[in-house]
Amino acid sequence: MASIKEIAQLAGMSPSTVSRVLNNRTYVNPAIRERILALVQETGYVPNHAARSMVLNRSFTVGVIVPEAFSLTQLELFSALEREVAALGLLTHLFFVRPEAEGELRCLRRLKSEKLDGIFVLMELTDDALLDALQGLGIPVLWGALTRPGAPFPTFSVDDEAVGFDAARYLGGLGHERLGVVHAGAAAFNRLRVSGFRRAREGAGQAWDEGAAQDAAGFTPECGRRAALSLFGRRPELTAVFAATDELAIGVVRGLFELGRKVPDQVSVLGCGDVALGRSLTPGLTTLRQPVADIAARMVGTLQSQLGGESPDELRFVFAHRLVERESCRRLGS
Amino acid sequence: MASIKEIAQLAGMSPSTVSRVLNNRTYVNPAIRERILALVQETGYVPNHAARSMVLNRSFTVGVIVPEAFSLTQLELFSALEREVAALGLLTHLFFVRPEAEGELRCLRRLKSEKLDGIFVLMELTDDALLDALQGLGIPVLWGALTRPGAPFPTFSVDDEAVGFDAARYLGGLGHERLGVVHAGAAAFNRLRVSGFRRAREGAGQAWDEGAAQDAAGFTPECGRRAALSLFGRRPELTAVFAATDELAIGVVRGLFELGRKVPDQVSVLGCGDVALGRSLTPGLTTLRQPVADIAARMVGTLQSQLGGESPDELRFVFAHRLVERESCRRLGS
DNA sequence: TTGAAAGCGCTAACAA
DNA sequence: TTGTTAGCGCTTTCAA
Repeated sequence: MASIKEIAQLAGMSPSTVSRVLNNRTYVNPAIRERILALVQETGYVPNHAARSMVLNRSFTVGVIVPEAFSLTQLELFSALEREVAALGLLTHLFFVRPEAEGELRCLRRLKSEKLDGIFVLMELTDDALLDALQGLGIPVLWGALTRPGAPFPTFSVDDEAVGFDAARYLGGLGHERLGVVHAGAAAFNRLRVSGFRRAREGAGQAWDEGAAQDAAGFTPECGRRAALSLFGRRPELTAVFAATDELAIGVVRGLFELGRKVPDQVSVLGCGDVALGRSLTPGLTTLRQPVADIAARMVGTLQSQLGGESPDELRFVFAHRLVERESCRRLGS
Repeated sequence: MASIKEIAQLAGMSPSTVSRVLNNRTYVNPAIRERILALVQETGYVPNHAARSMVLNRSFTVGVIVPEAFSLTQLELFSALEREVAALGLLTHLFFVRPEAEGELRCLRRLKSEKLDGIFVLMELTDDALLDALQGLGIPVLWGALTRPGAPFPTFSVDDEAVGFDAARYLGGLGHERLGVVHAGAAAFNRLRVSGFRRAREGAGQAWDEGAAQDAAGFTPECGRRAALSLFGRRPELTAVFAATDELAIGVVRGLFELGRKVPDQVSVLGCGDVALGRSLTPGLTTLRQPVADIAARMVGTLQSQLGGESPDELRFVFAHRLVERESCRRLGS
């Protein structure tokens, strides 16, 4: 692989001049600039990233922290982020957090070894040491979608409590009174969705039935399927279910199918997130939409201004959710 | 961020010694080794990746080339690869190829700027210049799943022609005679699946009907949905469809639903790939399984031996596919 | 068993 | 407008 020195030699100039050309610095003779550019083209020379990174003390890449078990929502968010970040001329680097005990710390080590320009966190982090360390890095850290309240970084998400609230209201408005919830355990966004759901129920004069809430202990459709089996084994009278994520909802529909319950004829299922896949399912998934593209655009915009030296004026970016009606929910009795 | 110098200073030793400790070199006083290790622990020091990368002339990371529009199969393959690669102590770096004209070349530039240890290609590359350049890099390049015949690198995939053949045989064995195929256009793996399918049909004495093959012009479920609409608009008499990928199959099921045709009661749909999601759908997707985990394990194993200086004894790693029967296909008339 | 010194490829002062 | 020089953080001879 050619180095800047060789290009310089070929051009009969010094490496500095080549560097100036490559970085669009002023004070270069136009003719020489052309010559060097041609040489670069010809040889296929590409500057060594590590070397630039070292001298500039930055890597022109932003880290993205995700759990090893990637959800569709996280994938969509990542895709959108990647595209936006690329448009800024930056690279993206995925850091997977494995579920093992030291997973988060391990991730931190890798994080620290790069001179990242910024970090997007797309999951809930539980280790406070990591949080502190992230803060200590002195680079922008932005938290997307699955937010933990009280996070010491700007967060970008829908109002999860309101989402849950609206879910219950929507199902109630359809005439359903016996509602279940399938959620994925302890994650904050998840708990908020459930508590909003509960608030709406209680506000509507319905006593909260703890047995109508099922912890799926995970985010995969398979978890949702098992959750539906347990839930309906315990509460066969339910006519509608809110699943805290679309993937869970997919599994719930499946579980119901295995139980011989038709969706939406006998049971309505409401998802959350609005992953692209939802519209291609049968029945199409009715869901509360999380505007992933908007979230990504805002995150990258904020990163950019932070990179430009500004500190963000907001710490909580809350995006509007909205109902997307497809076919998995139906008015009771219709 | 602490540097190796500061650790050395704290330990009262030279940077060389610290480096030796960090890299498990011999000839270090055990007591001093302990002291340095403690210091590293304490300060949270992590070596600068760029600096190591520069001096060692390698980045300890393997590049993974994927299309910007990531399919579920590609995602599953990537996940498996990432896990295996991490176990080797290497990092993984995604390179997205955008569909734009210069997408592949742009990707190449980024590739060359890193000193990658190896490259996994998870998509079909069309630009010969890229292929040549990849070869010229002098590092292992391994091609996974979506293979182009004649690729100058080791490839890892199922026998796509045989997959298509078995698809037709399976559907024929179920009593279906009026078969359709939905495929995703020009990609080689895709064409092979179709031609195997065709061969089986013709072998069974059925004339090939070009109108029963529908190009979905893409890999998303939405493409599959539209393809189903066109296909059944033209050939309403079809009783079974083979979709060249599971995602296409999902869309086909959806399209059929929109047309009022029940799957599998009226039309059978056979997918290909066996993505995890398939089992959670309603109906569960019957599909030809591609052993993604095995493929990933083999790819990483081969990379490892190439890194160890061996050159691979095989160039075509062909994995066994197998039928996974779920609920989307049914015997005709039953 | 340890340290000094050189150098990886690049950029940025500074001098010319 | 260009070249010289120093140095980013690390590893690795080579010498002690």
